[in-house]
Amino acid sequence: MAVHWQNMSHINRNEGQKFYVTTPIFYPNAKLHMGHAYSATISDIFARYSRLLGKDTYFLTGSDENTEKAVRAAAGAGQQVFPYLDGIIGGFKNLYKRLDISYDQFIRTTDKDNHWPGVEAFWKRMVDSGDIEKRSYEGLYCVGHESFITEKDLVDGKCPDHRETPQRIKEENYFFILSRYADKIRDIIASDAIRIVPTSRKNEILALLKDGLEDVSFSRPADKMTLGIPVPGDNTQKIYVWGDALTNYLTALGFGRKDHALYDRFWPADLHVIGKDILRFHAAIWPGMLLSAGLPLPKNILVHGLITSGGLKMSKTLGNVIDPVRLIDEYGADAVRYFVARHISPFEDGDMTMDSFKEAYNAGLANGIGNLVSRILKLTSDHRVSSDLPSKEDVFADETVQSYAQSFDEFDIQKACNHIWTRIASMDREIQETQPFKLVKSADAASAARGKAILSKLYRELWIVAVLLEPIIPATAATIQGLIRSNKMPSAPLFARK
RNA sequence: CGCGGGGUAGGGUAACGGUAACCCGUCAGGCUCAUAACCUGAAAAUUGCCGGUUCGAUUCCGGCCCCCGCAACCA
Repeated sequence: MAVHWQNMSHINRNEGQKFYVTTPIFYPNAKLHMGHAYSATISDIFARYSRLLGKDTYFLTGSDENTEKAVRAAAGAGQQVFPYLDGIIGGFKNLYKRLDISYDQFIRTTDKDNHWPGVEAFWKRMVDSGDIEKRSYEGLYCVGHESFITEKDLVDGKCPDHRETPQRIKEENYFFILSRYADKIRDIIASDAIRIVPTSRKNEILALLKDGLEDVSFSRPADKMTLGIPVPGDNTQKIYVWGDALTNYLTALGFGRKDHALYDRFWPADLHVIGKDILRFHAAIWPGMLLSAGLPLPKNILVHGLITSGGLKMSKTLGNVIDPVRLIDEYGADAVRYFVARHISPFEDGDMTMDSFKEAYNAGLANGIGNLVSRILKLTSDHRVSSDLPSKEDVFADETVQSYAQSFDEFDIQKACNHIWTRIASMDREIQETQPFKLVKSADAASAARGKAILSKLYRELWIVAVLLEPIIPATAATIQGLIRSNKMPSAPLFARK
């Protein structure tokens, strides 16, 4: 049976639109955990959805490597810093590969060719705006934190995390006069010029901004930072994390470099995906920096929650840590993607245990889409029934698909998934109620024809589901599409029951 | 009086001014195309507590209790 592709000449409603999505850049000293997999998967789903709509899409991820912690960790492991970092980054990239994360670029802040020129250029713009000032700073310095901590943080005069008495030291730093921009930033967020999703996070940051913003230390003495980028024109200082890390979203596109075609094409970011733990940096410091540098502001910030396990933060001591790679080994990438997409709210903390994961896997994947594919394709292939398959454009033109698209516009991946699984459930019901498996075998020609008509419709509807699944579980979506085109039932279950 | 989120059937979640929906589990039927899957039905929630607004609140307002996260350079 030939598949009739609709010609693609009619106007795609998203033609000419671009979409630039980013993940946070991750700390290389952290062991891989579900949080990394989660952020990356959410971002990837948006990137794939955007491509599915035909938008010009760019998806950035990376790592924040200029930290003393990495230096110490390397030393502890008896390794040189850069090979050590390469090893960690290899782990991230492996996780991404295993998860089918379709990133276009992985930017590393230790990358002198691609990252550093942009950071320097950005710094100079802030200096030109008169927003960078040298000040002496005195405070309590905790070696464990490698940063200043406040009196309030102390417990019995010691840092509660490291149980060390902090040193009172004084040092020269360059400061970013962020306070100047507090009002503007507040207006920008209040007016949704930068839309912060969900609204609860927007309100949270607005409440914070009501009292203004304090200036931020933007550099450290060079002798305290092994890695990192020297302040332009003053190599006794190095640029601290804000100027170095947040700028990755720009530098990766070629900002400050000769080849800035990507920057011209994609900036400003359409979506920064972040965790709630770094909201302040992205919703206060980052817009301030961009205002100072005179650059366009990102359009949306999606603030997701954290994944807990059994209601508690995952931690080694509790033994409730779920290793994403092990999970992928056992269940496959799409199972992990399915779980975080459908069973973790993109807006709030979500819970995940091995039991809840397995339950979701069996219900949604094995008994749900996997079983449905088998039962429909068994019938359509045995009875040689098929149908014309709609193009992707036509799928999205279908009225019943609008709630799916709208959910994505609201960044509500969970709702988009529910749309798909509602379709799956109603197809299961339809088969049961109309009993095409019986009709097709009927001696009565009219009944047999009716059975075939039902199968043809199911065949087509399954295709729509397979298209809608693309952003969520891309490998399975492709497999199903292939099976539909060749009208064959899977030789082995798509998702074996566990 | 720091800020935010949450407390809904045995477990997990949803909804939202008009007598609570879904998933898992339990029980009883059905179907046989399918991965012992799938479909139908049943039992099961005074929607944390107290008060208020309202014809009517799980949904709005006030107070209280409990849980979680954040608390400004710990990414």
